[in-house]
Amino acid sequence: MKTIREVCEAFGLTPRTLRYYEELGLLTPVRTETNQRRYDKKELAKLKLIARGKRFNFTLSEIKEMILLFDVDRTGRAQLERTIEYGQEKMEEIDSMIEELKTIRRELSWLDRTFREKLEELKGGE
Amino acid sequence: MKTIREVCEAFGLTPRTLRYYEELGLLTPVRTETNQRRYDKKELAKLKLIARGKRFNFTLSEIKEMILLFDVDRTGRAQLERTIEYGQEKMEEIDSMIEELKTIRRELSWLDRTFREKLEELKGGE
DNA sequence: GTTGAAGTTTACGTTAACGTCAATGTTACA
DNA sequence: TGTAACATTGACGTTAACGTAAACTTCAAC
Repeated sequence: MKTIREVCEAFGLTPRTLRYYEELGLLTPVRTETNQRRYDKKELAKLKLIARGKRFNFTLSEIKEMILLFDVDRTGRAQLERTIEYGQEKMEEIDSMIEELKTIRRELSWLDRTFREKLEELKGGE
Repeated sequence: MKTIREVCEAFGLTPRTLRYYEELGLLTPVRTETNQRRYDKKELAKLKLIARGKRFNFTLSEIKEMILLFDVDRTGRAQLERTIEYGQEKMEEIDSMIEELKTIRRELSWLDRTFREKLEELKGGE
């Protein structure tokens, strides 16, 4: 059970940020008898998910949905079916993101080649 | 040479957005004698770049850098070398984004499988 | 037992990327 | 030639994701 500052240092965040995530319902740390936050393994796992999501500039509300996905408390069948369906959507989104990134990558490669050729021309005419 | 409204309809943007992009130096439409904006092919090409960048939540200032990359007015050798170098960085960034997305994709697949198995268990016990 | 670091809530400030008037000038067409 | 649709700049409003300051309580260590 880590304190807020320990978690902050581990993840490179500020206390304000952790409290904000809690305010949005992304984190649910327990409280000590004197009202201080304590973070268990599950909260730390959520923070890893948040970090990954942020690297792709997902919004916090999108990340919240994904956290609910990873939240294993859902046992009911309807819930489970909804979860699978939602995961399906997310996978399709990610697939198309990958495709588009590959396209950008190809375009950049092309630019790179033409620029290098141009540079060779300049060098040749020296 | 398209008017601001024509461009807006073509790209699904508002006039305010185009003026904002211009304010940031992303676009440089010419003006008619009566001070109205006119957009040529080059501006439209920039807008396509902006659209693609936005799909990946690049910031407008990042997109601006990329637009400078695609801006072919750079003839000097030093400029060219710098451009190639910058392109290299961008390609590496994109490569690692692709890798991370693939990782997420694998994790989601795994979740999908376990959820489906769980669902089958529930169905079996009916 | 005091004191400095760390914790709490409340609340206002900030930046990016526009939205939304307002006041005014311009174009197109019946 | 008038008038509705479209253009211009200026300025204030908005949302997300925190930063920052204030006023207060709690903890750790000497």
